[in-house]
Amino acid sequence: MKKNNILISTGKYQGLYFAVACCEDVVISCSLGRENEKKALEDINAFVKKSKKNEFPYVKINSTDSQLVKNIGKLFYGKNTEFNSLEHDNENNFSFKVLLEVSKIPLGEVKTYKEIAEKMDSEAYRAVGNALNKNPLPLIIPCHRVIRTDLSLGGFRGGSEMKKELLKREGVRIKGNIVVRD
DNA sequence: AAGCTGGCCTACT
DNA sequence: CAGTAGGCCAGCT
Repeated sequence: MKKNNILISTGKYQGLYFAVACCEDVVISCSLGRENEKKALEDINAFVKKSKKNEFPYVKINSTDSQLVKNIGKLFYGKNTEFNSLEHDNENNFSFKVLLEVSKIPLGEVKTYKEIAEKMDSEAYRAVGNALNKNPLPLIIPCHRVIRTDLSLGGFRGGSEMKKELLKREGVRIKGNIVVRD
């Protein structure tokens, strides 16, 4: 996919600022909810920079940028929103396969890094974490729903507090820093 | 091209 | 329980 003409827009939803980066009819990156526009932009610029060098997945859109921001905002607040399925120029890319597995986790559920690796017949647990660390589409690809095998939260770009909040809003039960699974 | 770096895991104190 | 050494493996320098 060509990545000239990347358009970044920002928007406010429920008091927080979000940024999205689009290229023609696809989203290539989005930010988490941030307290001001500058932070949202900082968030996304880091991704955009990387995406020029490497191949990352993207998602087709058929709405305006402002609707897009709103949908991402909804996700941030734990409301389900449908997005088109993930695409990638190289379907065999390890990171893409990780992200694809992760995008299948429904709202309100969690999976462990190990479970994701096992689905791919791999024992590359660390590599799974690595791939998620570079997730260019947080929320859309719900990497916050991936936790450690001992059911502790594990890391998150936006910090583990934010990860906890996101999961709670999706109805996941958490005691201390341990997820309760039934 | 050979290390280094992680959003990890297991096993052991 | 809590902490950690040593093992993993893909990607990046």
